[in-house]
Amino acid sequence: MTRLSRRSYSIDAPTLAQRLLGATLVRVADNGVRLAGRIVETEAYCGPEDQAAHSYKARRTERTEPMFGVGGTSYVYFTYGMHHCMNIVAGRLDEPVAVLLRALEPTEGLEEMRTNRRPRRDGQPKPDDDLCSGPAKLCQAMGIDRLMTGLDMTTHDRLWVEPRARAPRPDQIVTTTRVGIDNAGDWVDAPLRWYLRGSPHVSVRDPEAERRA
DNA sequence: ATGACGATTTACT
DNA sequence: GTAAATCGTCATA
Repeated sequence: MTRLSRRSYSIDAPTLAQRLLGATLVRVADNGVRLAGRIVETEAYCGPEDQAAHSYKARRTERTEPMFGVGGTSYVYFTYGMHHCMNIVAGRLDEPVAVLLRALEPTEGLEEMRTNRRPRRDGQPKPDDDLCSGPAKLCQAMGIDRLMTGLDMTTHDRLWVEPRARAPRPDQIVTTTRVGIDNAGDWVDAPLRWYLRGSPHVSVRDPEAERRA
């Protein structure tokens, strides 16, 4: 079992966001079941200058503290009174930059994920492309909550990233704007989201950007 | 102490 | 497309 090293994480957020595409997020659930998914969509949050980042103006609070940690630290936060989202910290110590994991293609532990994801009203299980196609969905499916913030993913025994076998072809990577960002001035239109072209597991696809890619 | 809001998801019209 | 759900966090006082 090989995993991403400190060195791999210790780069700027946009670069890490693109390099994570195709890598595998692994989570060993509390019951011991191994859950895993291929990372297919990421966003970069670029620190004190980035008006959309929790670390804008170097805001350092109990919640955002993990963002100031070393590359490879997890940053999980709670929002809307019911959802969790997971980031992987990039850069160097005290540089509050991170990559939001927005979607996975589930590869291991699908049964467990279907259990973790709330069943539909009619009782039918969610289809596979609805298990991890969003930042809060993937946390729910993988059993990741705020208790898992601030972990060192280079050594933790229940949460880590395994490197991709090969880099995706550049023309298979779609670049577009971040989702759910509307009060962030100039940063609203920054091209800081990346995803694998054509993947049905992505949260929000951008047909125009896919044509360009 | 208080109020406004959120890096979302789901169900419903 | 629109709206509700639901509460921790953060800024202001």
